[in-house]
Amino acid sequence: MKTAATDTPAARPPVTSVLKLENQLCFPLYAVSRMVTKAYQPHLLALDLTYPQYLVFMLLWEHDQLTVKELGEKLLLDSGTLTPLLKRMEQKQWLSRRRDPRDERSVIIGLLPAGRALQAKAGRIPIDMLDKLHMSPAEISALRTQLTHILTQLA
Amino acid sequence: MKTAATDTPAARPPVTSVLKLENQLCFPLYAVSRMVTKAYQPHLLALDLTYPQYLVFMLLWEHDQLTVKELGEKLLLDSGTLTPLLKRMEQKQWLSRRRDPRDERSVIIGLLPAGRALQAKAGRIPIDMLDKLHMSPAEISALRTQLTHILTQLA
DNA sequence: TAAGGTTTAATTGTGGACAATTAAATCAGG
DNA sequence: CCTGATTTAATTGTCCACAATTAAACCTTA
Repeated sequence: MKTAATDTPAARPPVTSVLKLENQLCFPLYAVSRMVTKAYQPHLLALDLTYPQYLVFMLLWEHDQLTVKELGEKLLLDSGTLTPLLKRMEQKQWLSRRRDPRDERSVIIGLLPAGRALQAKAGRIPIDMLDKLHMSPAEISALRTQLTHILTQLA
Repeated sequence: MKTAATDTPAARPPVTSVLKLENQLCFPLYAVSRMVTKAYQPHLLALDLTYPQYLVFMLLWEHDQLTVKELGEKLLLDSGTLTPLLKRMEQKQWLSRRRDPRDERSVIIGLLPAGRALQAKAGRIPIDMLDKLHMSPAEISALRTQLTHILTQLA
């Protein structure tokens, strides 16, 4: 009994159950992603950051200099998303945007002091977020592994 | 000197590593969700549907009539997202929007014939998507369970 | 070196997401 | 009944996300 048909067990059960929201993997993925982003909100708001901007910062805190292309490859985002986002971050003096003199097609994003300064303030965010999840490090690690695996299948 | 230390292993490892993209759970969640949505694209495009519209349809195919509030509760979306989305779906004659005569504050969304007709065409989508994931039903079920659990922690 | 193809960002247009506000309808207490 | 609080959608404004197009710079190769 895979469909739980209440009245006509043989009629259309396979088709219907497979098209039920509760039987999808995609919906919890979509919903959890949005809810997790929302859970970051209060922490990020205190730093005047949005969630995708926070992701950009995590890369810049580590690498200091990256091209738009490199950011896009690591975040799986294209220039249509990144260009306006990076311009907003530039306006806040968090980073610089300049063409690579050796290849004028590339735009190099560089971390500025104000952007570097946010790193210390952001240090508590991942810790506070882990609290909200009520999951053990092992569970989190396992989930990340599964998701990363899916990513390699799709990306 | 709290920032650098490529040479002093004990200095700031906790802070930095915790702020690395690769150590986050949130990023794979965010990226996988977008990639899965993108994987639906070719299938949905054939039906002239977007992914959130497809989610709305899965609920309407099951329930036939739902208020905006009920849709929002089930999809975890607010009226700022749903109202314009539902208006676009109304324009395509997929559904109707009318006030509840017994409570004029509520808007009842009703499935129309053209919307019902899409159900049959959508039947293959979940099956085709499962193929793309290269995961066993058990793995998928386990992952859905974990995600649903996180959802209850956050929502 | 000139022509054609490739790479890289930027731009444009559409469609979500969501916070905050507005406005109408309903409800509860007096 | 009347008043004030609550519920519900709609609206507004900002910020992603992404497909498709454009344009400039670079590269290849004949």
